[in-house]
Amino acid sequence: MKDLVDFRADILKALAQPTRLKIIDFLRGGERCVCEIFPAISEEQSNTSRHLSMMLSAGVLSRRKDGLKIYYAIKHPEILDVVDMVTLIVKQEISERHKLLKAV
Amino acid sequence: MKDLVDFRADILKALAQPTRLKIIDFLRGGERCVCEIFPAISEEQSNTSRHLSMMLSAGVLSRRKDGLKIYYAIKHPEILDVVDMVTLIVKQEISERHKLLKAV
DNA sequence: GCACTATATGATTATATAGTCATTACATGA
DNA sequence: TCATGTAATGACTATATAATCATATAGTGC
Repeated sequence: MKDLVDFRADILKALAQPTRLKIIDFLRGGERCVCEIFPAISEEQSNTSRHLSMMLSAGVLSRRKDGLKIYYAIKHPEILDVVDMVTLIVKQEISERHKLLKAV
Repeated sequence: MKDLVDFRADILKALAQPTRLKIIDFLRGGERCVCEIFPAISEEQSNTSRHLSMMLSAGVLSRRKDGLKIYYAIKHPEILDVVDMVTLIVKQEISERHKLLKAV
């Protein structure tokens, strides 16, 4: 049986991949259909579809049908907070490593 | 060449695994040596060591030597904010799925 | 029903990951 | 220097992941 720590890992895993991060970033503008998403991130339709359904089942995205098109959106605003906080950490890391290089 | 999106994925990946989340949770109490960490999370010493060095190189943990012992600590306080925010999301997801079940 | 568009899925491949056991490296103190 | 305690690494296995190509499914309008 899955416990809390596994669910937390699932959410984080759903964010922890470059293609998926690009999708998240693109969806900052609001819900978008698959046909808009995959050209925007320069990935194949099928690959994009897989990443989308992976994030859907992890609880990161929501999905809405409208005729032929399927619209995906970020489900919880906190997802963006998480991603933004990580960007902050990365920037700190990069500036630290930069200083270390200059110190040589 | 690695770009920003890859670094973000690296940080997230370093958090996106149950064993590593257990380590992070244990390190909330402050820095701990490997000999304290692996019994606390009930994992083998070698496996624990691998996860620790993975998180070290991702920039999630810091490391300090003191004689025979190696002390690891959470490097950026924002790491805990990220993990806590994810816990929040998980709780929202769980209560939502619970409601869906009851609705049947 | 048929053609068309949009999305999802099956099969496959290459690569990455987590874990285990055995061994090695390293620091300390007798 | 030798025995001991602590951490890291090599070799290996099983499993998961990301990506691709081809195909299937499903909604729309004729």
